[in-house]
Amino acid sequence: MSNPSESQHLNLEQERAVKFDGKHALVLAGAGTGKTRTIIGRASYLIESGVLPSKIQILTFTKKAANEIVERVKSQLPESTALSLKGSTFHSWCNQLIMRYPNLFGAVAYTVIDPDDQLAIMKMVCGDMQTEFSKLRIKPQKLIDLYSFARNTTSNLSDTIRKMLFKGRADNETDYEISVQRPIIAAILKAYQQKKGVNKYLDYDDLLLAVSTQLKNNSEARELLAADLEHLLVDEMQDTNPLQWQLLEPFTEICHLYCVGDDAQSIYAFRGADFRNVHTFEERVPNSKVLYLNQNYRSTQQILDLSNWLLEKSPIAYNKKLQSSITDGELPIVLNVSDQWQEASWIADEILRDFREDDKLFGDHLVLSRSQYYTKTLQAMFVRKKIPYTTYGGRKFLEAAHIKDVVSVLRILNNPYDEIAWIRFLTFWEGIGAVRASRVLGKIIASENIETLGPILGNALPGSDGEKLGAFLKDLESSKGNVGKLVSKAFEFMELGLAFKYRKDWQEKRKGDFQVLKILAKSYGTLGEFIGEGLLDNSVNMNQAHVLSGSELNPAEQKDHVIISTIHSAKGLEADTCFVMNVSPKVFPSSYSLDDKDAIEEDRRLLYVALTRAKNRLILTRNSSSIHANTKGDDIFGDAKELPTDSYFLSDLPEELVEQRTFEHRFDKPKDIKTPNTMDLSSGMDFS
DNA sequence: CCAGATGCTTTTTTT
DNA sequence: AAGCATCTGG
Repeated sequence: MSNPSESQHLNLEQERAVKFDGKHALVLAGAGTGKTRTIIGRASYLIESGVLPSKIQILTFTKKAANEIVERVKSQLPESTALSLKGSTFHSWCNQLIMRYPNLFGAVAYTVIDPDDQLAIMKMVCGDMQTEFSKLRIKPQKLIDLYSFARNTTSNLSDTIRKMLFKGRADNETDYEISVQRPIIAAILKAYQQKKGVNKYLDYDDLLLAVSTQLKNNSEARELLAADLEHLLVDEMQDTNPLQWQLLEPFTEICHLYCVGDDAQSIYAFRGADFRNVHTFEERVPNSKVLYLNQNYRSTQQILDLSNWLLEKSPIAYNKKLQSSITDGELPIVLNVSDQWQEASWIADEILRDFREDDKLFGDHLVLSRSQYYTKTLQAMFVRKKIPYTTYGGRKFLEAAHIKDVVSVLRILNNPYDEIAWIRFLTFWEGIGAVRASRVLGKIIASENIETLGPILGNALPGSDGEKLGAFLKDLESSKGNVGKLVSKAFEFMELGLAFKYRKDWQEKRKGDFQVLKILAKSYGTLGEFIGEGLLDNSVNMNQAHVLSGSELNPAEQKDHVIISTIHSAKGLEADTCFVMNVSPKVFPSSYSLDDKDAIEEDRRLLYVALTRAKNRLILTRNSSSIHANTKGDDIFGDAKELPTDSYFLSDLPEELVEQRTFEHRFDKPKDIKTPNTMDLSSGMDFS
């Protein structure tokens, strides 16, 4: 994939797609057919044909994908030709537009909030509205999900409640329940929305909504952006949801829309995406054309045979049968294990064997799992066997508790109305709890003047602590222009408190993160950019941060390592050898999905994405005692222990498609290793 | 009113 | 294993 002369390697289909000269296009491309290569080729081609790189915007779902595409375009064009080419996620792009045109979008000095913050706010609201909230048997997190799903699908609350809380049922009883719950939920969501407004918060959905609403209703906004843009290149089109479509649609009038996608790889329905949107592209976009890529260059035919079989079993017609250019491969392996420790030790040994005897790198291996949680045993095993690895997905660096403590100070400086940040900062200190913090907060918000904070805090807090905090904040004001210095000062002031609060693992793990935070902060020009963009840049997670700290945050310099990833985070990845963990009953499809046909098909596509990551070797593990297999499903089927025969994707797998193996050696869980949590990973890794 | 301890429930996927 | 509600001692 990282072939430097890749522009010379386009096949006829790809070349046709790259040199498309109509108004709008959708490139429907199967897994491994060169989707990324095509979008890269398209950007290069446009620039070579004289389009200004600054007038091309590439949109992807992850920062990682955006960076990769932009870097590869730059590397195949003469030096500095494509410097101003832009690639970002939908969210980060909207955030940049809002920052650039604050008046147009009506958002000045706002703070972008992450899911943790959303939950915290929702909890406050539910606390304020105890009478209403207690009538519902819904948790605050579920209310957040409901709110977000409704907005992402641009549908009304009743429909969303029916879909999410009543599994789409439409009977009298359900109708009645919804008519009772809807007004209560609406009142809480309204209060939540209002609180966001008062605190000048924008959540992830707000970013898209703010921009798309203006584009839709305001011709001035359209003209402004039309002057900036000629070509919009959209990756992973099948994962766009109605809200994102609302954002894209106005651009069909003001510039060229070029989308690539694969209906068989649509795995974001839980976020409102509908793979059918690629089927109706030509109807929705006048003056458009659909192009197809069918030749797979990634995997052996044996791997594709299994993938094709899985897809053919679906009631949905994807009209896709991937054909490989590599025919002499090995059969995929299905390894049967009876617990997670067997599974983990087998995978670890296999990787070590490849490394020692087969001359392969750790980086030739990709381990995929449905959930982040499930990989913990494997991570423990890797630490024990000294296999270097990185995880994709999982807790992000800026979402770790100790980082958030320090960042809360910067957030206060950035937006003095930021209630969550204030509460976090105040309760950080010994002797200040939630109750006192919210009382002080009321006075702070009312004062509006950071100069008087000292006395306010002093009056409200015991001892002289309040005055100290006030003086500290006042002092920070003077360094507001220097983000790196802000981090240093804040850390210095809070270090003792941090060391105490996290005394269990301070020295070993957390302390070092602040060096990384400083480097990260310095890479953003202004405080506002760091607060907003830093959060939206998900490319750095907890585990990678330690590796990156030595190399000034340049992922390209990372040493050889295995990649452990959720399947969702693995789209676009590929590796010589690919392990797909826990392909077990009640996992594929998930027991959560069993009574929902659409969800089952989404799970099928998820497995399909996993299978098609492998180039040469594919190993599926099947764990007969996976957590889900034992604990889930009973409540769905009542007392029945039997699952429907078609409830497991591999249940009627033709013998000739795979090689079945069973774990031979007894393996007991070693007593001396513990399953690490997500942040317990850096020790034992040897990247030197 | 705060902080720490105890016992209970619950685990997908992501910007 | 982590988050939650609840309890207890300061």
